[in-house]
Amino acid sequence: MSAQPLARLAGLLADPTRAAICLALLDGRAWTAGELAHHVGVVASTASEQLSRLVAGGLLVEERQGRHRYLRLAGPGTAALVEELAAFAAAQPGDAAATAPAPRNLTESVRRSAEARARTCYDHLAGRLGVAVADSLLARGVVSDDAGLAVTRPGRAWLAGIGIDVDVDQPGRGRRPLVRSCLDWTERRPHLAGVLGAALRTHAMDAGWLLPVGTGRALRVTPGGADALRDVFDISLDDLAPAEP
Amino acid sequence: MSAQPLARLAGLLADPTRAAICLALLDGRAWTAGELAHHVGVVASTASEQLSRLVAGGLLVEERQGRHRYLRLAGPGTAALVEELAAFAAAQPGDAAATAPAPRNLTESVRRSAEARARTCYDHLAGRLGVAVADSLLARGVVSDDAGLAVTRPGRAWLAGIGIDVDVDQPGRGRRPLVRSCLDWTERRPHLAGVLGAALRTHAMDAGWLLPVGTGRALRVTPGGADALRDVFDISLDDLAPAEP
DNA sequence: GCGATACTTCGGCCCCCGCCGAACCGTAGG
DNA sequence: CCTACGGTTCGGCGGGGGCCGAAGTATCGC
Repeated sequence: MSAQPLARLAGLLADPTRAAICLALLDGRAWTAGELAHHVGVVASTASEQLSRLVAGGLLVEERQGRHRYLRLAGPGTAALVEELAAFAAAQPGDAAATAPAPRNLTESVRRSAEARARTCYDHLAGRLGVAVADSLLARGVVSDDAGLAVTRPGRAWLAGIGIDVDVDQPGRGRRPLVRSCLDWTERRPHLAGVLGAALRTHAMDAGWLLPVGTGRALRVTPGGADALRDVFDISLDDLAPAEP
Repeated sequence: MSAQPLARLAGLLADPTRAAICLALLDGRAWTAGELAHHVGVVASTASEQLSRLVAGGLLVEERQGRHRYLRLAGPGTAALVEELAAFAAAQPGDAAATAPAPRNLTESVRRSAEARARTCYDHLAGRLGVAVADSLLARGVVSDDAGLAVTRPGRAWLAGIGIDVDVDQPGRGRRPLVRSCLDWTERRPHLAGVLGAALRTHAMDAGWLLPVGTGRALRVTPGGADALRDVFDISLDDLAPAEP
């Protein structure tokens, strides 16, 4: 019935270079064409072509400033799609023989990396910190998991108390979900996305709890942030250390 | 980081033939290799190869019986992924110039087709009937849309009253969501999927309210079904007529 | 202006992939 | 058995797509 559009969309992500570009852009920021080319390991001309394809296909949007071409994902919906596909692909054993012989477990170096500890995932928090925040909100009943995630009524008040307003009245249907589960790659457990996830990250960054590390997606917890995370979410920094094998 | 698996997964759906196969299997049934070959318009040998790829990639599972090879989607999660991608692709204008000059509106013939009226979508109801059921359950508070869909407490009792049990206690985390929104292709509005969606369809079919039409995904409302839909969901058959243009 | 920088366009290479037809293999059914 | 039928394997064909390097265009800084 509509196989053509499906194949066209899937085709955009079917190439390792383009896939890597989309994954890099999952950090929610705008990258220049050159940065992306270097990041995914192709020459500038190649990246230019692929980026044009992705823009034409509607997955990316571009913004030209002077001699720079900034690219970012077209929106939260696009990010959600890429996230979901990537999580599904990572969860799939796939052709067990064809995939790398790496066991289900992540390598030690990955598990101990800064990104595994705390990172952004498009516009929300991920890594062990993201999962810990999700657990905390579930544990204190701010978010319920009664058949799909939802913000509870007392939860809304609690969030308002710490300075996060999630106004439920937004432009009509088809809007972005208030809270959404997003499977964490490194933890293989869900963290929070959606409007609430974005608000939490924004709040944490604005309050100086977290700082970006270098140019990647990794985040660093500030001293003040450590106190705040403990007081507000009951998360200790020890929780962010990788579990022993 | 994990571009390779993503590209591999997307690559499975990046071919029109394979995409059409997956869309056909969205009806939730098992098809034989020959049926699929004929349906998507390729010769048997071609289909055989593509089917093997899809099975190796984990999207499809096969079951051999005698000289037949039955194929179906690997599970609800796979169906959800295909649905989501297809809906996203259909919603995307994409390269407006490259896609067919067809306007945003569906053609009259599609809108008036049996499939647009009522059909199955993997294991739940779709089309105008599916959307009407979703609207009905939302209107009477059986399902709430307070930031993600959820079955309400009174809603659970109401469902039990009409003979649908949605037991919330199931094997651990990562289970299938109780109720999930699935964007309807023809209506471009959400209908209900997840455990509840499947239970609704099963109930409607078991009770003889709906019958499959031919070999496709289309459904026909029986006379008794029309009464039941009116009494239970307050849906009249007129609601299933295509809206005037 | 003039050179550096960021990006794009073009040509060409190569490989991969989807398709088919023909031959082959197993099962079902007389 | 022997035929019919569903499915698979294989060879070969054609097209498309990703990659690069080189040349070209636009912008910035001096």
